[in-house]
Amino acid sequence: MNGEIRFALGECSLGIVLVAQNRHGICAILMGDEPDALLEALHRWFPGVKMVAHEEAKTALTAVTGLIENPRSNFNLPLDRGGTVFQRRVWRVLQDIPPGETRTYAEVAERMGAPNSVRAVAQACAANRLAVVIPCHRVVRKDGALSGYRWGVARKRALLEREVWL
DNA sequence: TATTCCTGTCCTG
DNA sequence: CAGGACAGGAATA
Repeated sequence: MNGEIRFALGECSLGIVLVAQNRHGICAILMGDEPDALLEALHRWFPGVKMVAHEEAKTALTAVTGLIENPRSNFNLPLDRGGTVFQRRVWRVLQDIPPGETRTYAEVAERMGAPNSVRAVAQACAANRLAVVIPCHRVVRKDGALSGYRWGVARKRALLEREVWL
């Protein structure tokens, strides 16, 4: 993670959204109730990296909020996912889940060819920095419970309900 | 339903 | 390198 990170803050129906990008693409999407908490989380993810509020990031912000409000809209801005090899494999499977559908952690693990890595899959979901764009909210527990969500289970539920109505 | 055990991967010291 | 944390799941009572 080198160079500075440019970010923009905005609002959507689910609260505050922060979108951050570096020269490779969007490197973080955070949701919450207050901007300060999101900035703090961002700094924790990229320690020592300079953060700058920048007009340039507003394009990405608009695209992300658009995706939140209308999950069917397509999103093709460059991403900088980061993560380990294993995490990237998980995230690739997640991106193949269409809006309105869900998978269990076990199904994701199986599709990866690592059926015993269920718990590791959950951890990889939790490590996803690109909320909504990498749809970790579409992964639920086998017993039907929503399980957890980095930005609050209420937001996970709201996202899923919205996708079902499409 | 609650408890217990078994997991794979990542993080920290 | 060892130990602990986990957004799970299955077996058990």
